[in-house]
Amino acid sequence: MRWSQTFIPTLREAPADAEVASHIFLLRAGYIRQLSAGIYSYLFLGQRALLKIIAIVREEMDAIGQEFLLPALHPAELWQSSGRWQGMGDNMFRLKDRYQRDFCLGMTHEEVMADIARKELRSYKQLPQIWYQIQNKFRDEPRPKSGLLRVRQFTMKDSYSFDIDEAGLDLSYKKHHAAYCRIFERCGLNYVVVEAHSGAMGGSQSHEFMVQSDAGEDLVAVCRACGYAANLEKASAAVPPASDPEAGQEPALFATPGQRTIAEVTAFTGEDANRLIKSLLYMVDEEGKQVPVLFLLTGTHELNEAKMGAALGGHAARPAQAGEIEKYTGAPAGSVGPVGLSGVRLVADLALRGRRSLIAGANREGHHLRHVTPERDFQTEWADLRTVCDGDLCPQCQAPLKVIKTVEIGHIFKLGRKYTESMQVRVLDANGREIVPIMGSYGIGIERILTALIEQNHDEAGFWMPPVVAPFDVVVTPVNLKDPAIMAVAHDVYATLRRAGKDVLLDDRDERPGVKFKDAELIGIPVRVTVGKKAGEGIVEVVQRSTREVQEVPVAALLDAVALASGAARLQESTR
RNA sequence: CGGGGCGUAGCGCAGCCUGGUAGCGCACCUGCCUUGGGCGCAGGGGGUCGCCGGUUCAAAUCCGGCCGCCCCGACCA
Repeated sequence: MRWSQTFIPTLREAPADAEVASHIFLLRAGYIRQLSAGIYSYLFLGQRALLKIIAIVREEMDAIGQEFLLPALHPAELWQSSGRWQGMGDNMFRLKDRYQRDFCLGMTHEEVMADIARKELRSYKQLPQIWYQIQNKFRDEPRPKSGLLRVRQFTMKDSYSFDIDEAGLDLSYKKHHAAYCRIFERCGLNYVVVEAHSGAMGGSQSHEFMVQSDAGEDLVAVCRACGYAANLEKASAAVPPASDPEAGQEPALFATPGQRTIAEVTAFTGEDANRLIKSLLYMVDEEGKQVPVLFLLTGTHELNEAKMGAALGGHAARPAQAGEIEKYTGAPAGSVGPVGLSGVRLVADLALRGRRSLIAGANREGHHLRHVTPERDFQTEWADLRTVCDGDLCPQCQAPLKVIKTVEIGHIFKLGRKYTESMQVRVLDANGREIVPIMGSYGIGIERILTALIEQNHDEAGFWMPPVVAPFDVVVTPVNLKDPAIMAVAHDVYATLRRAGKDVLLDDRDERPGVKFKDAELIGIPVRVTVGKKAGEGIVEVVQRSTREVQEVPVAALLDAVALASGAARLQESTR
């Protein structure tokens, strides 16, 4: 392909809106343009890269499943039958047809797949099935951000498995796990697989595939010693032991006028936040009745709402309002504590177990208590409630955990029978009895692979990608169009590479060399062949973008040198 | 939804406080020149100043309302 004939609108300066590297470079390299918040057009280079990623995904998915293509437009009844028409809330794009019937744009496709299953599957002999598609998803995100990282329309590879029993689901799950690893490896991503919280999808087990990046939105705890890795929504850990004074003294009231937050009380008393008890009142919905529950943590820890939900056996909870806090504790928020409360259920985080002589709210405005010792001064239930912190101890091997920021590129779920049951999918088993198949669902964010690659592989001038996903394998840069010797060699190089099956971009624009070099370095192509001064002697330069390593080679040895530079680029990706 | 910021040519910005001429750099077009790191010279094209309303002889500028975009938070399969 000749650069002069293509539309690659590179930008010298980044639009002021872009802050994260992948966003800046996708815009500057002419891969994408924004249409609206969280809605992007993919231009020539962007679409080319995405198609290459999709080709890899398709190849690996074809090895374990069958490709479908489902509608993006769904009737409301479908989602009502699974109960998610309400459940998805404002995140769902909704619209009406000309007869005022409700429709939505698909944000995921469990319902459509389950609908096909319930209409078509009759016998256990038809199972297992793995069905997948590569399709657009629509989600009205409250806050789209960071270029392609969090958007309202995106491409997802989503697949769904139907099995007779748990053992079958386990196998389908493992197949996906392995296929995902192959996909991300081939894309040259450095990723980790982490235990994940199943969230609104429901289900028993799930793993996320994560790429470390400061642009990411998910926090993940990883253990360098044993390999344990889990999303912070899910991670558990032991806390390094704290040193408390002896628990001799009785709780003692003291005035803390106007001191409400942990930070204020810490500053006021001179005690470490670790020696404070944080008390959070929630209202829990138990069979329609609102029941107050006080959650207790140390001042340094954050309540993890997913774990809180688990501690409550799945009952919905919300933070208590000011009036409710006064009603149940007799004090405003900021002076609430566990001692002497009645009619309120207490649940304390395990990190408070065995602690002594702490500071807690006194349930009296502007007052706290010193020398509060759990289980002596108040009785409580215990649960793992807190969000794991950097430095907490690995639950498997007790080594310190590291908390890192990541981008989620894939997620696999064991769904169980949530959808097959609510949507009444049934087949006959070998004994002629009706059984409800068990389901899994599995997703890969296609654009996020591209984004994560750029986050992982960029410098100040631009980015680079492995040849398998880069829009072109090689860019050929003749430094002077007016020099016949240079142009003859450039065309020769171009033809040679093409014959070898490479995707080649020939920069035949009548620009100065500096412009061409800058552009070549910007747009993500892993190898550049510069045709310049020594063209007359039949010598060109092969430049590896990731390292900027330059190698002078005779045209005769071109293919080996390019292969080496490409391969080296790939090697570098996978060993990081 | 709460907090903050921004909206003037394709991109980056100035002008607004103190009302009257819409400007700079890059990009773009033409010609010349140059050709190993965003070259030089000359000439040129392009903007309903986000939208609506108000004040005023006069509004990019002052006032009111609305819309859009970005960031932080909340939220989030």
